[in-house]
Amino acid sequence: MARSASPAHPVNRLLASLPRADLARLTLSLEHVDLPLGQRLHEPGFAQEHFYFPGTSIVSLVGVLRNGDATELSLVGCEGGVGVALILGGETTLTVATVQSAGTALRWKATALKRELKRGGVVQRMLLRYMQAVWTQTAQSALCNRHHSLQQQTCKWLLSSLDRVDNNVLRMTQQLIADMIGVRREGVALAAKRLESQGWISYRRGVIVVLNRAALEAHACECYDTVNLEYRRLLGWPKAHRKPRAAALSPMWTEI
Amino acid sequence: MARSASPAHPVNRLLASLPRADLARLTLSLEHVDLPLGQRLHEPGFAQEHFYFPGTSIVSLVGVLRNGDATELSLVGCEGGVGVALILGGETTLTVATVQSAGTALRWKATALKRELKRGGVVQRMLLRYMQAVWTQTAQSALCNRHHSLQQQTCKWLLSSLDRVDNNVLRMTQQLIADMIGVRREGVALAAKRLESQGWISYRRGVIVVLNRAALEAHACECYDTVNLEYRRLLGWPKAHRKPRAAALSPMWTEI
DNA sequence: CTCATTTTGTGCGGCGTCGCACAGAGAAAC
DNA sequence: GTTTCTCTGTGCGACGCCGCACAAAATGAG
Repeated sequence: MARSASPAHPVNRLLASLPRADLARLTLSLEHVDLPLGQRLHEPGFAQEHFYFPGTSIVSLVGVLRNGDATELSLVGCEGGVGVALILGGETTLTVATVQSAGTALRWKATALKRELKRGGVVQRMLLRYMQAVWTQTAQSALCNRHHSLQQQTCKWLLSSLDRVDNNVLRMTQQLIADMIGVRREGVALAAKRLESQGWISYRRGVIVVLNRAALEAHACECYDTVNLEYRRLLGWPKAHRKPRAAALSPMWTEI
Repeated sequence: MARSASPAHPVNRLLASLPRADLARLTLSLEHVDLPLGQRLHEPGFAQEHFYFPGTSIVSLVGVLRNGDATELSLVGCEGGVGVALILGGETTLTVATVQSAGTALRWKATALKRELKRGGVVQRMLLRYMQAVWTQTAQSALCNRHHSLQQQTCKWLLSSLDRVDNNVLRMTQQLIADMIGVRREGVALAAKRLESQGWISYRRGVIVVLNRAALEAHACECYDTVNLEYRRLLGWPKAHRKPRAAALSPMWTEI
């Protein structure tokens, strides 16, 4: 688990995609933070103070109804950022951003972000295109919630989460997964049991090990693939969208 | 049905919210078009050439799965615009925009829009905040698809459509509604029957007349209200978000 | 007026998820 | 080791929506 020599170095792919000069300018106003599990980065009704670029952390963007029922709108790891309202200018949103897997992130003050947006250069372009990716993901959630089975959605969700960690182990309870997808825990338990009995995963009290990724992909709904393709198109990533493989992307990206 | 004297006059509320000077500049590159029922304003895979500001027309933004199953992401009338990809820079989206109720619109060339966005003034601000409104609506669709009954959704949908026409008559078949919401026609038929037997609406081969709006509101899911509130917050509308009242816009609203 | 077409009404079996209840199986605390 | 708590497995009735099939009604075309 050795960390990169320079802690402020962009493990985040949005940042990594920037030209050297722009990145250098941004870095001055970026602050390294550790995000503990369960922390809420923003909530409805409060102006968002920071934009976050996750490094090793994973953040879940969730929509919540008045009775507390919820559903996940977007899952954000090192490929994205958190703070939609700052990009679009609405100050706040109706969503809750919760840290779902503890880890690092780079934090950007709202004032600095706004200044940068006004420059109107490559950073603005990047943020806006990323915004479209988030919108696409949200739209796909709407489709998925309407048309796909819990079994398919569970596979999709495991894969999406897996893409954002550095090995094939996920640490999360069935209750957490159920809350994210917006279904009963028992439903997730059943789906997980089926996957385990097939040998695709092993499940043991909050620790999921994915044993057969290809099988999960075959049983996930198309949403997983669709969203990944659109991320690649919008953000110009290489083909290996799956997972940060060691040598593939650069030293910043290798070790977590 | 008297139309405003000048046909290019902004019945569209996004345009109407602009300062006089900015509106004047925009108007030079706006083109009046009539949108026939069923026309597709854009589709996945093709760069969006125009941004549309609906006047009397209503446009439905729909997400589509590979097998053709769909769900509505946003309903756009004179309070909004069509062409998300142009605002965010993605050239195209995975959605289909279909004219659901024929009427007028003002069309804006992509090149002119991009030029205007670069200016970075009040028009840019307006478009970005509107984008947040669309995102919010999409997110609420995801929640709604997960948690609310078809009965509630039907009420919500009728109300949303009603807000975008100038009387309390909707011209649309149950099949069309079902396709938009993403369910079976029979389901909509049942929901509509229930509403009719209560006396809230009258339904007759493609013509729905809303008789008791308050009752529909009471039986719609919270999504209707939530989205309206957020539109008002983001776009700074006055309290009467429901519908352009008589004196405000014209005499069209008074009689059924 | 008649015929063809579109739109709506209705019944039936099936499936997936819900809501609830409770038992068993780790893991942590003492 | 025993207790306590958290997490997972399972069963059961209910409900809502699906998919299909077909009849009835309204509309438009000839």
